[in-house]
Amino acid sequence: MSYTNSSKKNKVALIDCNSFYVSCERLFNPKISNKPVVVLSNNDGCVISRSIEAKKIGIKMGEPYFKVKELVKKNNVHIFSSNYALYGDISRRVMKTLKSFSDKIEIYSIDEAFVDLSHIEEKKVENYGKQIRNRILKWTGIPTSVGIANTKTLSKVANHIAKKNKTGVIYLNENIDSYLKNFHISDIWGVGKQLSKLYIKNGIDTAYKLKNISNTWVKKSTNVLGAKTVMELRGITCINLETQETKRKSCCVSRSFGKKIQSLEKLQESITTHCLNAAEKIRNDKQITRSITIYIRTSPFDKNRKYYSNSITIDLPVATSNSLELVKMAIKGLKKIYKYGYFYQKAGIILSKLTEASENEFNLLTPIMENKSQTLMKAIDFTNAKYGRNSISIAQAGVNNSWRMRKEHSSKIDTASFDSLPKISI
DNA sequence: TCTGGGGTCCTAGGACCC
DNA sequence: TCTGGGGTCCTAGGACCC
Repeated sequence: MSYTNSSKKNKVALIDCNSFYVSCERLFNPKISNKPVVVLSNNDGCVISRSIEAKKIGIKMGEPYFKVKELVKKNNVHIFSSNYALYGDISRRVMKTLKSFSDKIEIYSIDEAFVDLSHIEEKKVENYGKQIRNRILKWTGIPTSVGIANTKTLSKVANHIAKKNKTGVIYLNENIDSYLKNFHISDIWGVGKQLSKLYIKNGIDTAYKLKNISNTWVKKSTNVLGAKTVMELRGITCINLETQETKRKSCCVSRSFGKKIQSLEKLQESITTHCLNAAEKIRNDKQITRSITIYIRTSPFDKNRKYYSNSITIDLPVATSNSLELVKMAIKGLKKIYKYGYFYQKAGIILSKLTEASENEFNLLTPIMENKSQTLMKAIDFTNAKYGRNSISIAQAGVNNSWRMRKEHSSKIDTASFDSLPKISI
């Protein structure tokens, strides 16, 4: 255990993009800048991003789209299907801008990052936060909120408060308790549905009360993560800044179907497609997998039909990233769990036990054939990168699939394509 | 008619070993 | 005839995150 012998206080900022997906759509569509806007999840299923105006109307996060359709119509809410290629691209620009401030940065999600500000003088911290916010807005057009505090958990709290603040920036340094007294237990980072229930049952309904709970009680009633959260609320760092970018340990691809399907053939097509995409992803990261899981399920919401859900995990004899091999195993697994007579709603695959490709490159057990197929994979990846995903596929993936997801409100913006850039007439 | 998708970490409990 | 106990490793499932 290391002990930092420094009088300097830890300071960590959490920069969070406001209504990120909505903000991305607004970049290319200034007309909707003050209008209620909503972005839907894949398959146009749920609401996953809302503008302030949409929140005010009463559209809730995560709500199924069909339930708010009336509200949407009545209030002229602008609807978008999600466009992850666009959001990923804008995200990279935001993170790049952040890196112009510091290398000590942890990219936490597509729209959030922690930045270490321990080196900034106490009285200059808040102003520094404002500079960050202004530069991101100026360079990318994306509005953010900046919360700064002693620990990551407290900076999450600060960010929450900053979202409602005029300046969008807050340094949580003084009167912390007065803020924590008004901070609901379920809004704390790391406290989800189950923990909230447990805490509230025991009379702990604010961050302040949780902060002052006894160590023994937390350890007994929850787990190490629960205990860490409590310590962090007290200003004691337990969750470190992860500045090293690490490779993923598992990779899943799954989709709900636009239309429920019954046949094994259709399931095979979707599983094959997911497999090809997952394999391409791990090849991109120079990784190989030793285990593949296949799962299928019917809709858990359909009360009129019997529910069926099953999965199977297959360990591979030799780690690989070869699409053809993975597809072969996946289909084999699918056939074992498929049952006739159900209306399937979703299928997916998970590649796990991922390792570096180089570790296995000279494995003597690998047949010479592997080299040949590696060349093939490279050719496929190159073509798909150039002409778009699934330009080259295999016959088993099917064409014109009726099960493909709905995407009826796409803005069709592609930041890599000139055609989708806004047009100016003079 | 229509309810997302992709991750990580922790833990309990089983298998196995000596 | 007697049938322990402690340690490690692995995995499935759950909780959490955005």
